[in-house]
This record gives sequence, structure tokens and C-alpha cells, in this order.
Amino acid sequence: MPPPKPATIIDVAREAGVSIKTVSRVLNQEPGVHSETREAVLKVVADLKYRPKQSARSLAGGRSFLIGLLYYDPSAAFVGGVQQGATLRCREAGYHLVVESLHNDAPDLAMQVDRMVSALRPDGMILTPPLCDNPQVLSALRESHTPCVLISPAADEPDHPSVRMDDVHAAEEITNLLISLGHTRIAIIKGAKDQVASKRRYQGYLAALKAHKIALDKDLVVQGDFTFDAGVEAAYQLLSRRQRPTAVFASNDDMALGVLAAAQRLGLSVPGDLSIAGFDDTPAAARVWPPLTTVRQPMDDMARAAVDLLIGAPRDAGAAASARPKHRVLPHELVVRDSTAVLGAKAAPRAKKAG
Amino acid sequence: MPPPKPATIIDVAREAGVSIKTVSRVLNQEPGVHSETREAVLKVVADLKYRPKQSARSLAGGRSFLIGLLYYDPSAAFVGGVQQGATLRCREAGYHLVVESLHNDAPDLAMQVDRMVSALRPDGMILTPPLCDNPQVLSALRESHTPCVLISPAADEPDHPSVRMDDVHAAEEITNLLISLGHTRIAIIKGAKDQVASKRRYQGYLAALKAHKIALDKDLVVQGDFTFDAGVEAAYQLLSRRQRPTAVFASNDDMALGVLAAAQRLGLSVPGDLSIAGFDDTPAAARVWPPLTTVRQPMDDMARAAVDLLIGAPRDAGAAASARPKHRVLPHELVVRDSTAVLGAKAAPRAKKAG
DNA sequence: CTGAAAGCGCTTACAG
DNA sequence: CTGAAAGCGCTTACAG
Repeated sequence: MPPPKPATIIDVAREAGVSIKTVSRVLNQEPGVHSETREAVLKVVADLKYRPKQSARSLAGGRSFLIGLLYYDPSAAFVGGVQQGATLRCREAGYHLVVESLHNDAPDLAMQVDRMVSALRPDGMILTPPLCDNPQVLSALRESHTPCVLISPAADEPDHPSVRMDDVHAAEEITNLLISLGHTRIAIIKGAKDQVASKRRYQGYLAALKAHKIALDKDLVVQGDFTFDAGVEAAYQLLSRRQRPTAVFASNDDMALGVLAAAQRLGLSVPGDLSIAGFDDTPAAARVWPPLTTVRQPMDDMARAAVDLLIGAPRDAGAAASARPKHRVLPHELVVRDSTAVLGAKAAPRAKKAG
Repeated sequence: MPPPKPATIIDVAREAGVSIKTVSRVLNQEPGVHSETREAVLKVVADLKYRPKQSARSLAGGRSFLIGLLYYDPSAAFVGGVQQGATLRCREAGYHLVVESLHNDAPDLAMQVDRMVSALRPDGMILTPPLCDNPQVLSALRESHTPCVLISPAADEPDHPSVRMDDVHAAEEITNLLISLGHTRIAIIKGAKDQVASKRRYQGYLAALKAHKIALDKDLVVQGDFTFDAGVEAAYQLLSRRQRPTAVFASNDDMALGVLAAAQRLGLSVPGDLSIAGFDDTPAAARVWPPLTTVRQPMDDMARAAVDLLIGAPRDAGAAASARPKHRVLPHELVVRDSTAVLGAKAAPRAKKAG
């Protein structure tokens, strides 16, 4: 048996005794339809289980109801959070999320992006780091006149709206927390050199030290690259010094987990001998012992805000419409767990927030 | 300035001096086009940067070139792996992946699924656990006659093709590994009661014990639910017994991480005092100390296989075409790391595979 | 090997 | 408040 053909707008119009234009009006919630007519149409729609076909709407109307999400590292918890927020917000708004995994250094990156947008003509694109800072990607998108929102880009571009959190402030807060616990020998493991988040978090660290008049000890600053292995290696370096740090602020959770692993390997007690703080609140951060003190990025909310910016800014509103793109900064959250404690204490840490 | 309109098939046809049908033939790689004509068309396509519009192809041709991925727990590493494989394979095949995050127990689940498929008319859907076992989801999909592939479903349904790994065998292998390391008091923490993977892994555990004539000790069997907290709790139960187990097989990594955390909290050395094995090879498994011995599911490959099944089986090939759906079982991989070691040894474990 | 016509199922102007 | 017409940009089925 061949499957029954789904009802079309013509079927609905015939059954309801109106024109297809009126059906269209009802479905798109356009004003100017008599309420009785509306009711009648809606009833037929329900009876016939009519659902407008997206490809037809798209072809005729010029909107695809598709939002694209471009990402690089699929294992990154960051991307998972962003995707979750984006897909939920899309559903609420009647859009759908198309995802594409791209290598940041693929030679044909521009072509891959171009292919996607030319075929799908998404109404907007969401870019996550490091793709949101990739000139190839950005220029391919510009050429196709696809609106896009950058999530946590290196710099706020004048061309595109962006959504981010305040890395500097968050890093400062977490460093303040360590200071308030009595630590003064606080090491930092910096993130990847080419990512601006690394710089910003380092800035926050410096600011906190300065505010508390703690002199910067260059021996306590180690270059990392956001990987677990970098965290392990940095920890060995730091913990082999004569004057060990009593606390380590790793610029992300993966590195913090590396520090934790190295400390345990060396037989140090965490947080008794060493307090450790991370950044990101990845799923793994709560699945180790002791659970990590860290910063929760509002990934969900950033993604939702990105979708909203895209839906609100139709393609080619251009220079005329909104004079300049919006740059939103969303609030983060300090997550104090058991990997940080009062200096010298063997007990559990106090969840005191730094001033 | 209004953005320049993208070229259409008509522009290409005019420029190349052929009919649009011929352009269509070239682009769709249909046979029966003179090679010179083909070259000429291709040149114009390149010059004009022509890209067929997906919504038009979809409306006229009845194929959307969209594959849907339905998932429940976005933090699950499993979903990340599946998505990665699916999106890459889709790109290779000229398809795109649309993702949708669904609550397995949402009251309007059927409607949400119906909305997606009715609007997008994807050429196929990929379902991950537990959604692939959800009657609401399956019936909504059946009603819309959308082909779908189930990834690791509870049971192989006659209606749908599926892709899975061999949970029983993998669990047996990992138990064998522990036995080969000299362990006989091997505990198991079972997975969630309603998931069949739990049952299968337990079966594999039982089979390995039986093969080695090790009597089952009910005290070493603890019910879990796949969460970190369940692992912690189960570990406390197991490790407080007079006769402690010397090894624990947790039915997934999250629970294994819980066991590891609990052991460390109790001051036990892993693997010196306790060997721990997990299942899944989540990102966190390699980010703890000691790194977890576990089983890597071929998530990538399963997803690729799923996409292939979908592309190969056009909508409504129906009963006529392929008599019955295919059920594929893909090979897994034992990942032996440092959380397992020879009974009583304080040294690193040998990476010996069980017979 | 190539093409003219019809049609996919909607929305956009434009009328009334 | 409602509708008849044109058109979005392709593919299908049919001719030659």
C-alpha cells in the first residue's frame, strides 16, 4: 500500500470553503481574518492533520526556518551546551537546527561553509569558537549574506552580533575566592595562546592579585593549551618547585583535571595540600573526587540569545535596519565545590565568595 | 545595497545555451549528456557560482536531503559521538543533519516528533537510546512514513533497521580481562533497570564468570542506574562489606567514575587495592587518575552506518523493496588503561587481553 | 542525446 | 475581511 498523501493547503481550503490565501493567513497568524473563518479553518487543519511543508514555504517565502550551528570540537562540553540551548529555542520559535562539524584548519573550509549555506539558505548561523574567529568562515558567510551570531569570539566584530560571558571578571572572581581562602601562592595555567579567552582569564587573575597587593610570581605562571595533558605537565612543573603553590587556577576544566590527576599521582591531597579551580563546569568536573570548583558558562542562555538575535534580524536588513550589531554579555556562575579549601586546612572548604 | 541575487538554473541554462533540463541532468549526474555539453554547463556553473537551492529541489523532487537526529541526553558522550559520525557522513553524501533534543517522558512527545517530520519531511531519522525504544516516538514516525534507523535499541524491531554493538560480548571480554588479572571477587554495578544494555552487560558478566567456573556471589551484584551518584553509593555498599571485592565492573563510565571517587575518598588505592572497569569510553574516562579501563563503543561508525541505511532506503520503498530491515552489529574496542591491575600488585597493570 | 511542459505547495504582491 | 493570479526554482514524466 502506498502511503496516503499528506493534506496540502488546497485540501484545507476546499474543505473549509475558503481560498488558500485565507488558510495561509490563519496559519501565519496574519491579522485580518474573521474569527469565525479562522475557527473553521483551524478545525479543518486539525481534522486533516495538515502541516505546511517547509520546502514550499521556503521556496515561496524566502525564509528557510533553518538555523545553522557550526562547531569544531564535538567533544567539547561547551558545544553540547550551546547546541542544547539552540535546539530548544529553535523549537519554540518554529525553527530547526542544522549542525555542521568543521575542522578549523581544513583547506577547503570556505567551500564547506559555502556549500551548506548555498544549499540550505539558513536564516542564520551560530558560530562557536574557534570557528567564529576564522577569517575563511566569516568571509564565506559574508559573501552569501547570511546573518550570523558569534558566540564568545576573540573580538567583537563590527559586522556581526555576538554573545559572550565576562571571562575577565569570572577569572578575577575565582582568583579572589582562592585569595579569600588564605592562598597567596596561586599558580595559573594559561589556555591556548591563540584563543582570546586565555588572555582574558589571565587578565582576571592578574587583576585579583593586584587588588590584593599580591606580587606576581612568574614561576607560578605556566603556559597551557586547554588540554588534559597540558594540565598534567604544568602540574608536574609547578609541584616540583621548591616553593610549591598552594592553589592552582587552571584556565579550563580539562587542564584542572590534569592537575588533579598529577597531584593524586604525586600523593598530594586535594584540597588539603593543593586547592584546584577550573573553568567551564564540564560534566567531568562533577564526576571526579574531589569535585571541581569552577565557573559555569551560561552556554544555554548564550545559545538562546543567539537564536533570538538571528530570528529578530532578517536577512539583508542590512545597513538600513539596525545601525550596528548587538554585543551581549551574559552572567556566569561561580560553582564552588570541594577541590578548593582554606589554606592549610584538611577540612572541607568554606563556600565563601571573595569580596 | 541589496545583495545580488544568487544565480538560478535558468541563468545557467541561458548562459550555457541549453535547456534547464540539461543543466539538471549534469548536476544530478544523470547519464545521457554529451561530454562537451557537460563541460560547458559545468563551466557556467563555476563562473556563476551556481548552487541548486535545496528547498526547490525538495519541493519538486520529493527528497529533502535532510536527516534528522533525535536524542535525549545532550551531555551523554554517546550522543556526541553519534552526531559526529552522522554529520560527517551526511556531508559526504550531500545531506544535512537536523538535530532535535527531546525529553523521553514529555507528554507531547509524539506531537513534537510529528511537527518536525511534517514540516521538514526529512529523508530519514536516526534515533538514539532511549528514544529509539519509545513507543510514542516510533508510532509518530510510523504514521508519517519516515524511514528510521535505531541505534542500539532495546530489541531489534522487525519494522526498523538498527545498528548496535555487541554489549554481551564486550562485557564478557572486560570481565575476562579482570579474571585474567587474577581477580575472582569481581563486583558488578548494573545499569538502569529499564535499559536493555544493562541486562546485556550483566549477561556478559555472568557468562565470563561461568566460563571460568567462578561462582556468582549475589553480594557483589549491585543495582545502579548509570549515574555518577549511583556509582558512589554502590561503591560504599560494596567496599563496606567484610569481604571486599578486588575489582568492580561498572556498567558504564559515569558509574565507574563514581566508584573511583568513592575509593579515593575511602583512602583506597586504585588499582592497587581495587581495579575498576567502565563502559563507554567517555571523555572523562581519560581525564581522571588513574585513567579508566573501559569499552569504546563505535559510535562514529554506528552513526555512519545508520546514515547509509537511510540514504540507501528511500521513503516508501515499502514492503516491495527490501523484504526486511537490516540489523547491523559493529565491532567495539577494549580500552585497557591504568584503573585495572594484577590482583595484589601495586604496579601498573599489564595490557593483556583476556582469552 | 536533448527539450518543452507541467507541477511540487506554498507566499508574495495586488485587487476588490 | 477575502481571493485570483503569478511565481519561487527546481524535478518529474513525456516527447522527440
